[in-house]
Amino acid sequence: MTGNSPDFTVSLRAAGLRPTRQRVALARVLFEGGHRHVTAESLHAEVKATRMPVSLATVYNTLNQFREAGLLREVVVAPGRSYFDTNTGHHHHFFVETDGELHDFPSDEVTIAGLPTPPEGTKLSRVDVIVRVRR
Amino acid sequence: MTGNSPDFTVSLRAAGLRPTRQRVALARVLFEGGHRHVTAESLHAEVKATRMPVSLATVYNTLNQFREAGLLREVVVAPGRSYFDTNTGHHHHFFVETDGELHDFPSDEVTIAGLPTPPEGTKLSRVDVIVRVRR
DNA sequence: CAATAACTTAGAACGGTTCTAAGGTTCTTG
DNA sequence: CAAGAACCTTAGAACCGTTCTAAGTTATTG
Repeated sequence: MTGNSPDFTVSLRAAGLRPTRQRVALARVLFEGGHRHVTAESLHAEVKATRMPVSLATVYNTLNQFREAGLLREVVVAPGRSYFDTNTGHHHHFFVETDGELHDFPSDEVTIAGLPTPPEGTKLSRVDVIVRVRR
Repeated sequence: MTGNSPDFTVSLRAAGLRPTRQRVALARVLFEGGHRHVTAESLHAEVKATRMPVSLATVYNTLNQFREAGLLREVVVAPGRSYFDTNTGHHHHFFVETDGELHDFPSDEVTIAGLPTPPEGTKLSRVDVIVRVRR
């Protein structure tokens, strides 16, 4: 019980999700290394390479459940493509428009001053900064 | 020739686009009042209400051409939906997540300091700030 | 006003995402 | 540890916003 790899069973259960074979396999691919940016398709390809059969529908379901559970954050940079980011902390993004790459940068070096107050009856949810660059 | 409404024929021609009935009708809906945020569907509904027949394909074509010509700016806030903004100047957005509304706010009151330098071999294209709020 | 190039159109196609309904897995309870 | 219940996964269909296709139409040019 003193294994040296993170126990995804525990974190999944903590998120209210049964630790099924598929979800554990996906969690491993997503969270075992450093921070990742994946699309449903790219994650599907990766998990299939581990020889654990997971359908594309399950990849979509799981990404959405992980996002709802706060384990992932969705980043929308271009129409028709959703990225999921395993870094759920405060940070912003570089987006290389010419090749679709997404990179994090920490938000603690960035100061945003003078933001107007939200419209009546709304409360702040998040501030996204996307720095778009081209090659 | 000294009419008091903008001459879209001229601006379309300046953008390298023939001033067809459809494009003029769309330009009128888009640019005749103040700044607008539209989707292809919403613009299609509006222009049809003027009793000028325009197909949805033409709305898409025209929005893309106007964007390429710098007459519009595309704003990506949520997966699977593109907004086009008639305000092409420097400004940022409020996005009311709970009902899909988009509002401009001027960028000159906002200061963003400490942005990291773009990755090697890339040059800055634009910095988007999206302030997400909920009701 | 004819010839040409550009444009519009309906409908099909497309790509990413969600839904459906059937079967399989995990959990709970005794 | 068996059995039922709840939950999950799956293939394939459906869906939705967008783009493509091929044919007909319109603006421009000479």
